[in-house]
Amino acid sequence: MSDQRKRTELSDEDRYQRIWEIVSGIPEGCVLNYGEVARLAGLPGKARLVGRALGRAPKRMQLPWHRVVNAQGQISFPDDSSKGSRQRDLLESEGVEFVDDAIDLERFSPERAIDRMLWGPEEKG
DNA sequence: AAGATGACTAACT
DNA sequence: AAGTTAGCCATCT
Repeated sequence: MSDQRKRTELSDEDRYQRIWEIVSGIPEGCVLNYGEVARLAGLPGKARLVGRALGRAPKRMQLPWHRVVNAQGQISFPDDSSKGSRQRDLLESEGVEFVDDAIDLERFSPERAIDRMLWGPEEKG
């Protein structure tokens, strides 16, 4: 790896750091998908890295890891796994609704958080 | 050390 | 609608 690339490229730790920052900023009752987190972290196309970063996050960070789901609005753990059910419980306890095991990503996006705050959890905007 | 593996996704059939 | 493919890339075998 040349010095030139090293100057412009982020280190692995930098990338995790950025991802953690984005995830920590997801408001309660909202979800983002892996790809979106990657984009917001300035790492477009690196959705897989987001999952990895979440797994590596130090526990004391208390990252709201459960607010990240896949692009289909579904939890990316097996339904019968303890992690999967924990994630779902956490989300439902903050008001996120599942229909057929999937979340309406648009409806529960941070963008819409202000709408829910003002007008309640209505289906239509 | 090469190949497999994932908390992924978009674009194809 | 459900599989497959290709891109992704740090880690694990």
